[in-house]
Amino acid sequence: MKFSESLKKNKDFQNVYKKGKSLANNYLVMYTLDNGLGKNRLGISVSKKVGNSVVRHRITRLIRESYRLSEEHFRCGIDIVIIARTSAKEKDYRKIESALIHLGKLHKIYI
RNA sequence: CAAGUAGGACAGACGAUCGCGGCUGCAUGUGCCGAAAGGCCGCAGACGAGGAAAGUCCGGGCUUCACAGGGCAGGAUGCCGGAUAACGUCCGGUGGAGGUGACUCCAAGGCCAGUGCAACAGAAAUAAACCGCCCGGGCAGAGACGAAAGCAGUGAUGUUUUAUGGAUUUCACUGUUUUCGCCUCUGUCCGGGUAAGGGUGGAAAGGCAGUGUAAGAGACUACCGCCUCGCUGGUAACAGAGAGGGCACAUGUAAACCCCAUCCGAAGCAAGACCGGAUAGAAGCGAUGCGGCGGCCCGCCGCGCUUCAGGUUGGUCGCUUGAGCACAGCGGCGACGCUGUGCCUAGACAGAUGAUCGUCCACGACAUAACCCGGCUUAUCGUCCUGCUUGACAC
RNA sequence: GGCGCAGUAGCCAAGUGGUAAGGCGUGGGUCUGCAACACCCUGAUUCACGAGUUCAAAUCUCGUCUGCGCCU
Repeated sequence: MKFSESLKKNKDFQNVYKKGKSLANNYLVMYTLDNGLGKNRLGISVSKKVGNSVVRHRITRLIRESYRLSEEHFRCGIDIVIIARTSAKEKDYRKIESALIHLGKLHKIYI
C-alpha cells in the first residue's frame, strides 16, 4: 500500500481501543485515533468466534483489498482498527467495501 | 445392464488488469541511507499451501539437560511371522464373528498364581438340601384282612309252660361295636440318601441320549466339549489324527488390582545457539546446604539460591537437500528393499494465494504450512479409472 | 505453535461399576386481612455427544464437540 502501514503491536491496538472513537455498522466496527505521523496505520482484527482459519483469512483479505483500492480517499495521519463482526462471515467483496466506505464517512475521514 | 465390494487418481479450468511473500538478476537504475559490508525503494524473471495443511492420538529425527548413568516406582503394547529409523502403523498368515459371494470386522496373552467385586431376584452366587423324589422310625387318622369279646336278628336244639305263643340254655350263620395284630394310604415330626425337576438370574456345579437305581448321580456307555500326554505337518500362531483322565482346585469380570513377555531417561523450535543493547539496587537463606534430573533413592557435576524493586521486548542462525520426488531395471506373494539416471519443488515472524472482468462446465465440499518426517483418527461437493463378486438377459 | 484441565437440574455442585446426595432458585400448598419470614411438597429418562468392554456405565476404554488455564 502506498500511503499506509499495518498496525502490529498489541500496545498500539490497546492505545487505539482506549483513546480512539468507535463507530459500527452491521458487518464491521471501526476505531480511529490521530497518530501524528504523516501516514495511516491499519489494523485488522477478526475474532476466533467468527470462524475457522479460512474464514478469518478471507475476511482479512477482503477488508485489506477494499482499503487498498480506495486508499487515496482516506485522510492521512490516522490509526485505524477494523474489527469484523460475526455477520461479516460469507459476505462478498461488494458488501464489505460498501460497509468500509460507510464507516469512513461516519468517521469523516473518507473524502 | 443392475446391485455390490476392494483399491487408486484429481480437488474447477483458461485469459486480462491491479495487489501480496521470500528468492535470483540489474557492467548503464545518473534514486535514498551508510565509512564499508550492506539495507530501503524501483524494474525484470521464474516460483509460491493440503489430501487431509485439521485433531495433536502414537512413533522417529533434531536440540538442551552427565553427549544420557544404576535401581525402584510409573507408563505403553499384547495371537504368530515379517517390513521399517521407529510405531499403538503396514504386509502376509492363524483363530473367531458376519455375509450367497467378492470381501469385511476383532485391545485376540493369563481368572486351574493370588486378591477383590457380582446390586435386585432367587432355597442357594462360588458355594448349597428350601421345595420336591426315595428309604427307615415315631405319632394321629382312614380303609381292607385276621383273632377275641359284647350286643342284635334268624335257624336248629334243650328246659319251663296246656300250647307251634312267651321266657330261657347251647351251637351255627348274618349284621354291628370295641380291643389287638399286620398291610396300604394320607398328614405331621425325626434321622438319612439324592443334584434328575423347581416361575429367579448375565451366570446354578460339563451337554444330550441310553444303561442303571429305593430314588438318583460320569456311577457306567456312545457322541460332543474340557484337561493331560506324546506323534505328524508348519519358522511360529495353529491344524490333524491318536491315547489316557473320567470332569477334580472348574461361573463371570484382567477397557478390576495383578501376573507374564517386550519396549520406554525427561522436556520440547515459545527447544536451543550466537551477536548487540538497557538498568539500581535492597532484603533473606545456606555447605549435615542449594542448584543442575524431572516421583523417590543412589551416583555424577557445579557453587550460589529465593523474594521484592528496576531494565529489555532487537537482530542473525536453527529454517528447509530430505528416512526427498519422478522414471526405469532387479529381488520379494506383499509391506518393502537394492541399483541407475534425472530434478530442487513455500519458508513467513502479526504471519504471504486475494479482488474485478470475460468464456466454459459437473456450478465448485472440507479446510490455510509455522522445525521436519512416518502413520492413525476425524471432516468432505463431486468426477474419473482398474480388479473382483452376485443376479438378469443375449450369443 | 506446544503442554495441561474440565463438562452432572435454571445456578452452585457431591457421587467407590449396582435406584444420581445436598443447597439456592422455580412452581404448588399451609400460615396472613394481604404480603414477607417460616414450614411442607415438587423435578434429571440426553450425567456434553458417538461407539466399545461388562449381566449392568455418570463412573472403565477409544473417538468427536465445547469451554478454560499455562509456556515467549
